[in-house]
Amino acid sequence: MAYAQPAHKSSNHHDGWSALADPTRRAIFELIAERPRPVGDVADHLPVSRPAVSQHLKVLKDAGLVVDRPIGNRRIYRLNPDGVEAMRAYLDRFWNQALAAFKVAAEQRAQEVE
Amino acid sequence: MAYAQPAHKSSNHHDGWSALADPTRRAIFELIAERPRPVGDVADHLPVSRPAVSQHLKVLKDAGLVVDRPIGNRRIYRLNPDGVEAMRAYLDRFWNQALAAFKVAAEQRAQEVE
DNA sequence: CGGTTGCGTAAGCCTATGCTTACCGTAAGC
DNA sequence: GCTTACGGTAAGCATAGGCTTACGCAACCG
Repeated sequence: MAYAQPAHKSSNHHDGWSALADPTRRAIFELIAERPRPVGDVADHLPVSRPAVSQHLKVLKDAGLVVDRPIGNRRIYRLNPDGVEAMRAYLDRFWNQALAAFKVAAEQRAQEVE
Repeated sequence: MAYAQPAHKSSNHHDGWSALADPTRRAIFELIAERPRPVGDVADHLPVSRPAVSQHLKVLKDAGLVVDRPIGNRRIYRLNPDGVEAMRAYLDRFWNQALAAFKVAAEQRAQEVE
């Protein structure tokens, strides 16, 4: 084999992690967290074009981090607590493991000193 | 202006979010969470080459998510609780905001029904 | 109703990045 | 001291992905 990508089943790369990996997208995420906003309002606060914001919002939505609701002419985006909670739970789990491992390591060091 | 990237100050893109965005890197993260491991051991559990693992570990280390310690011939990598905690704290904050906004939205809907 | 406003989508460019193979130190083992 | 094991780094390639402009459509406004 000369070359290999990690064998993605199709093209689904769109979890919360890659969604928040991009700085612009994280800025959008934070703006929306501040208060629910229509697309144009978000774009006004950022140095990128409005279509770029639309594209980012699609990614955030696919990742389950935001939801939108049409209000007349506009779409209001707001955070989706469930999506945020899912990532929080993941980190929580590994944080506990990290702490446990850390404690073990500390004890081993203590024994080395004896 | 014909084209513009988001104006990164230099090339520092390496926060915990982009570190965990890659599926292979997340797998490495989880293997190390399970228990501290040398590089080769991690590579044995993944469908990518050892140098690829080395590169991923460098990213995770730069992001502050893992630390390493040389033991004789090998380097043992383990999770860094501080790095995980930082991301956890970030999500926590927005989770609270999301919940608050959600509550407000629910109340507004309730009023609409009246 | 014609004009305006708000937003999603398409096409296309350029950079970032994940992978591979090749190579080079350094520590262990005989 | 050689040989082997471990792992970091370099070079190079192919795809992913973030941005822009152009466009289309629906809702609102006079």
